[in-house]
Amino acid sequence: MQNSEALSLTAALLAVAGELTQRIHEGVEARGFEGRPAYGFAFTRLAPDGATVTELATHLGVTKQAASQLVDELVRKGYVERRPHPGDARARLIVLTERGWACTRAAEEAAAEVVRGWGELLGESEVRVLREQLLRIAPYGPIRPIW
Amino acid sequence: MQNSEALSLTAALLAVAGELTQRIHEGVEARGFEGRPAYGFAFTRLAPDGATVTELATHLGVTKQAASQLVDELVRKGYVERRPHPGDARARLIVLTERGWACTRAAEEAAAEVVRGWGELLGESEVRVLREQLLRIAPYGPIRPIW
DNA sequence: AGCAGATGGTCAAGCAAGTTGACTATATGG
DNA sequence: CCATATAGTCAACTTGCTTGACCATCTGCT
Repeated sequence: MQNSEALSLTAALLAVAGELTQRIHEGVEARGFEGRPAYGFAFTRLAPDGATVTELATHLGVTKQAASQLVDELVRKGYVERRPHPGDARARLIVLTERGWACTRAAEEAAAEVVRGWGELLGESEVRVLREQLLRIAPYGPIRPIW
Repeated sequence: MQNSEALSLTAALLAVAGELTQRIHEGVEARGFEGRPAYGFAFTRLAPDGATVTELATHLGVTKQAASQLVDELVRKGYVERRPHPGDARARLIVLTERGWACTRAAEEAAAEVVRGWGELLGESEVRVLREQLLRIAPYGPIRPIW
């Protein structure tokens, strides 16, 4: 692969990720939720059993102060709650409220809608391959393509 | 594909794009250039024959004011020049300097280095497939995965 | 030719979302 | 039981982008 192709691969990655993010955001708003895309990525970390602010910060690739501010917003909008952490009195466990779960489902639906479009373009199985390739490259990296 | 898989595909896309961007940035700095990742994406638009501020803004997905500020930076650091636009006295043609070209080549090398690593992971041909799939999904979208 | 509206670019002010730094409260290991 | 590390928050600041206002030039229409 030529060097210039590697750079265009980067551009394509960013363009696709940006478009997907944008359209999920629109889909979530269309379903009656407000917020910015970062919410969705926070939810994926909080989803199963909650997480601490510090864990969330690591997941998002930001400082814990920034994560804490994000949690403030999420609390204000009723998507999450700060609960005492069982077994560590310093920490708090951030958990999704019912509304938070509903918003998460909305984001999943919106994402699935966009990805279905890709299926029509590339073929269902190709999209699956795409997903697996990406997961192999960056299994659990922080989510932060900001430049 | 289940809804939750679609969301994890998004996360994987962002993680991969973020890692790639980050590592290109490091590679460029290691080769003796300073700047932020946005430079590289500006360069890809300026590379062949230059572009106007407005064209650059479209490419990057920002306002023309923001693009203009970026050009200010690039001029200050010696990567580009503002030249009069042939055939439109309002516009200016932003073109790469020799140093700008050198920085572009450095970014390409750094990108190629990372992508080579992917080749070892997935196989050379799979990476090529990945690139083509992404290009089919978002042929020429603005580069802006910001959330 | 000449005028109206569109377009390229810049200046200035404001804002959103992050950072660094300092601090308190609790946990943990020697 | 003390020293040090860690969870979380408050406050001040930085950065990069936005919105709004403006001038210069281009374009199409009469």
